[in-house]
Amino acid sequence: MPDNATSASNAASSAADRAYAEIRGLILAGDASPGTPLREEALADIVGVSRTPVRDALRRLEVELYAVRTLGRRLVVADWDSDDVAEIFALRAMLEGHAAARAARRATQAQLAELRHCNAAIEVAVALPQPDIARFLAENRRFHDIILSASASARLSTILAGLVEQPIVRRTATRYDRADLARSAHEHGQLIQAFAAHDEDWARAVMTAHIRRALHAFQDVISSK
Amino acid sequence: MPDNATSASNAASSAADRAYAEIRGLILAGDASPGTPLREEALADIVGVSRTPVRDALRRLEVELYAVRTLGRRLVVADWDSDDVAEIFALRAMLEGHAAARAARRATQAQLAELRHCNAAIEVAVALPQPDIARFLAENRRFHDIILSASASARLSTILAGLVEQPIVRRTATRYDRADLARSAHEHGQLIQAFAAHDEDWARAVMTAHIRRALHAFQDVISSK
DNA sequence: GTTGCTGATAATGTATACAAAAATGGCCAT
DNA sequence: ATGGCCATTTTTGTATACATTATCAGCAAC
Repeated sequence: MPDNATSASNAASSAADRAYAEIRGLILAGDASPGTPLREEALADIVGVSRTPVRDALRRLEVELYAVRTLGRRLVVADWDSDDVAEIFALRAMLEGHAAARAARRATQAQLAELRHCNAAIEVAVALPQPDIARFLAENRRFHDIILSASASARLSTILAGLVEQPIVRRTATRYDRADLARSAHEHGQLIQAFAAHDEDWARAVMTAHIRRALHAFQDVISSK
Repeated sequence: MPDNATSASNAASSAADRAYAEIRGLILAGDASPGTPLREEALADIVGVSRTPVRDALRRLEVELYAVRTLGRRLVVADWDSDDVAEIFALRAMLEGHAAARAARRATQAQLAELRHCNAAIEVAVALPQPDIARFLAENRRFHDIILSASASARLSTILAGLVEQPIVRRTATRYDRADLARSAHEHGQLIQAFAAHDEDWARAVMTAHIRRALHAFQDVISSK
């Protein structure tokens, strides 16, 4: 399975979803660089739908701050500086930490089993002679999604959905060496232990550390580039 | 100025904004009780606009979880139980605490002056023979908005905008006695001190306490009803 | 040369018509 | 009587035409 996490290759259900995925892809791939205007009709032509679903997609991208509105109600691609990235990670650390704490309180045996199974898959992907980055990313995302669902907070899920920034994770992970990936899997193991013990504080602390390490890994990649 | 915080009486700029305000008003006023379907055409008739701006408004209300989508892509008014309310306050405590910490680092003298002026107005409103609740609420909101703007994080502002739940604050404040209102003003004073000292931890702690007290005040009102 | 207006142009905002999908109700078979 | 299936009806999704608003070029006045 090719690594197409940021492309819009998977046919989504509705035209609005397709538009969202495709426009988001354009932004993340850098085809639409910061400051580029996002004109509804042009995008409608590109995606092959009408303006209506494009408008829906742009509204979502605006909420998630992929796009910002200029004074005259026009949309342009947002420019994320390093402070923005740091802030995204800070918010994720806080909110996913909170999610982990809630999950520690509520996780069922079935969910714990799912997490163990998921992390086992991650460990396999990491241990391969040539680590399977795409597999790692997919399972990593699933791992965090299981926790989010175990946290049983629709609000938290909604807020974090716009914050996950898979692209950043992905860009970072492509530079990870095996040791980094293994460390990530190890931290997941600690999380599972904390959940099994129903220790909220432990779970929150491990998750916070997990995310903040990702921030610094990302910053290292950027500065060494 | 009458107390119309939750009504849609103020003529918003666009039809979409009017629709948003009016539909939100219907939900908050209880005219549309939990589970009530939100049909686009019916709402368009009520607001006096077409379905297009109503759709925009419903999308926003959906993101903010005022409405939830049923299996068949229909929208109904969401049902907030006490756990949801507690979760909203928990998230606000975390995020506004974070905002306060950032504001403590960044607040300018001008912003501090604005906060002092704003809180002075609150103290006046509270000290009146008949406390001016509407004024209290308006200035309270402004106080928190100034902090949010001083925190200089567009992401935080966006997330908190969907979480402020002014209606809850309002419902609570109408039951506050003068002592409660005065305590709130006092906590604002502490916040200003923390900002002036540029003490992030202090600011975060005071803000967290401020919000969590509001949660318990709200819960007391509910349980004593 | 610069500032401010004004009309042309191009973008977003809104309304409406049409398409697709889902819910409802009745009918038939069992 | 009940359960499943199909047609009708309702509702949402999409396309497009029209209205409104912002931008920008050009020109005039200073």
